[in-house]
Amino acid sequence: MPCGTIGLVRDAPTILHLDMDAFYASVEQAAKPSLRGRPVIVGGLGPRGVVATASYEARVFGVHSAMPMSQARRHCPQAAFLVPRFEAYRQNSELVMARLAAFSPLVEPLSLDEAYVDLEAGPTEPGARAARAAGERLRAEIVAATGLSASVGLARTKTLAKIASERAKPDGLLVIERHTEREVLDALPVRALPGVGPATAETLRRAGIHTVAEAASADRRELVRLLGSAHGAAVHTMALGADDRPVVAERESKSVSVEDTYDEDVTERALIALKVAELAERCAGRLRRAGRSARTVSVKVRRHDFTTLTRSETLRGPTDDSGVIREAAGRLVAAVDISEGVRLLGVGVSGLADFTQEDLFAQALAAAGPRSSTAGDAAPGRPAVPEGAGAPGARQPGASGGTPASASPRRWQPGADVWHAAWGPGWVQGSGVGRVTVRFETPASPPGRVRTFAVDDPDLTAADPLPLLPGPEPDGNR
DNA sequence: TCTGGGGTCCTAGGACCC
DNA sequence: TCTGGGGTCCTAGGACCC
Repeated sequence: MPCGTIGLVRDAPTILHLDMDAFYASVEQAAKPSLRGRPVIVGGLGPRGVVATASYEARVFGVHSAMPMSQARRHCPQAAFLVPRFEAYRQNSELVMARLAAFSPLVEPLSLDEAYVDLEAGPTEPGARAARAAGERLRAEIVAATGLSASVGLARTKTLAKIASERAKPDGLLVIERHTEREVLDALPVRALPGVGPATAETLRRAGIHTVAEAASADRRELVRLLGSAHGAAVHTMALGADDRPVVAERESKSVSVEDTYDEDVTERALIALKVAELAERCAGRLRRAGRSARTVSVKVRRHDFTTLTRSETLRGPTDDSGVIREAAGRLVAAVDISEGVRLLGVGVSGLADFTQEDLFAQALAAAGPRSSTAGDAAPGRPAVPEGAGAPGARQPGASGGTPASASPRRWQPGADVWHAAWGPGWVQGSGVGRVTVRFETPASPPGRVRTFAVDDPDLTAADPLPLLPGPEPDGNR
């Protein structure tokens, strides 16, 4: 999707980019009163984990997204380290997206915490003043619905709207009007353009291009020569502020994939085959729950030295059958040299078809043997196990979100929601040596007290996340 | 104790077809 | 039979984003 050439760009700053501030960490602070105002770091807590989101209090210490967790712990040992609770993030994301929908039918979500909105497709009056007012109202509505802060950028193009929200952070709003676009763009490093990462920036640097101003005045053919036709043209168009990509709602997903990094490299062939089969089950389950089928099966292998390779195979027709996907994945991995061990395995599917078509191949396989088990195939929208919590008693089929290397039955992960028969709702603060420490507090309570239990205390169970604000009945709308 | 997990898009080469 | 070209599909890898 190239940015297109010059022209066709609107006159008023009516493309809105919304970006929630430190989203995961902010949800945690809102859910856990004792963490408000304190550094909070959300991410993988195993030996190979990385930071997903750091609160602003933690960023002061140099902690940022994608940093290895070991490094984050050195920078900010006093932080609260929590596993992600995706169910809670999804719930709050839905509340946010529902607010956006009131401003325009044209909403393009980019992730749980980010979206473009085309105000021109909605009821907002034309012009910059009305756009700014709409942006401020949106921010207020999001606070009212979730208690969370968001930053908003408004401009004539997607690129500029995203740059604006970035500069507005945290908890701000910035409108880039037409007559200030050049001034804003020119001063930025090329790295500030979305799509320009470390590799592109380095290529441009070697060509003497450091700023957006320099990229804008560069010869387009030169950028194409350096970066390839699509990327070179896109960078030039963005630098000119002439990006005319429309806001597009309802994009169908094009692939589904599942992968696990193991706490320690896996070397045993048979064990690797087992892990691949398990990943294939999870992948197929997600595919079926999405009501899709797929024609291409891929595997991903990251070896001990971090070299990563992929292998893929296209079937004659689309399938959503666990057995078919599992066997294709098994074949593909079997053909890879893994003699020195793997740190990551993944299974993915692409070439998605909308409906499950007749799948004679799967039917033949089913006739020959039982259809694959439905392990990992929980009811739609209702995971068998809440993320972050080892469900007491319940055997986790895929250890989703957990540390796949360890098969311990009951792990209380820091941050997970729990319920105690006598003390009520709380969250796991830590656990070890047969004990688990729980802080009993809720979004609406004052900071709570801590109590310690045996890890197998029958009164303690995993729980679902609580809403951050008392809202309408959970089942009331829709 | 360096480097997650889920995605998107692009490129390039070879096969195959016209 | 001097070597030309274009499309599409498939595979592998890479950059980038949150």
